[in-house]
Amino acid sequence: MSEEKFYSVKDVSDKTGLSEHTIRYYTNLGLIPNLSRDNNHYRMFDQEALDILLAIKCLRGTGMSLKDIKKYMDLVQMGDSTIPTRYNIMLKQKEAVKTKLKEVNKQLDFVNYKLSLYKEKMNVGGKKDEK
Amino acid sequence: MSEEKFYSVKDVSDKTGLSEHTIRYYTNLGLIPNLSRDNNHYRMFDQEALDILLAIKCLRGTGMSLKDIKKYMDLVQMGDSTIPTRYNIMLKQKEAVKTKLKEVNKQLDFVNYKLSLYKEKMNVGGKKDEK
DNA sequence: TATTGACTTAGAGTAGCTCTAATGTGCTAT
DNA sequence: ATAGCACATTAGAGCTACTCTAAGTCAATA
Repeated sequence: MSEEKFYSVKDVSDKTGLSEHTIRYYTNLGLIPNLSRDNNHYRMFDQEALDILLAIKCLRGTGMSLKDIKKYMDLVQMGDSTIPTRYNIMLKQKEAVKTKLKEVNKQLDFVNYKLSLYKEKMNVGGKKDEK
Repeated sequence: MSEEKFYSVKDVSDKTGLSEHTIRYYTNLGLIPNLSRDNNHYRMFDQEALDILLAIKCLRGTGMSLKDIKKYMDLVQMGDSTIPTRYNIMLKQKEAVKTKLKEVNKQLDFVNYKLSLYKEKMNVGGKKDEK
């Protein structure tokens, strides 16, 4: 019987950084279990739903597909007996993130390399007019 | 008149890690300037084309759209006078990569947090049966 | 000669958004 | 009261960047 606070799509968009479109899209895919509606059929998000959306955002960022996220959320719904399975999923996901981290670092190197090349060329171009 | 080595789509796929489909897709978009064909109309990639594809792969990874990559490649084709413009593009891209790096690190934290939670719960579950 | 394995194209299919149109609700200000 | 505004709803179209399929060509090898 505790006071429960509810958030609108707009609120959730502001809090998560996901677009309103995306939030509706995710709920329509059934990614948020037991999502309730008010008498205008408006979506009502509680703190738990909000946390789930943040988790989804994170998992999406790691490259997990919405299909796999759905499967994962279904496991969550099934209770603690699925924890070992979820643990293994997360373990695999960790590898994906570590691979991604390496890639992004390589991209940073590339960009820095290009920047230094351009800088050099621009200085050479500038020098020509210097004297 | 130097010996020039050419690569097939398959070769390029092996060397870049891009799928053959994607390579054809990129060439059809005109992302590789002056791409030549042999008498069977097969694509012939030289070292320069290969380097361009690697650069595209990198820029894509940083989140640059194919449209913007095309623009960038067009600037490259226009010669050294476009270097300041390209420099600015790269500078902006560097910010994007740095943002991405932060995000990926946050994702790693999230995954690690989940893993530790699960580990804990599994140990508790195990302990119950321990004695 | 037939199979294999590379290549070609046009075009369909997919994921994950992203946006639009048409419509509804509830509050506030004139 | 009603007009405007900011929010909400849906179905469905549009977009990007692949990804795949079908139907066919070509060269070498068994």
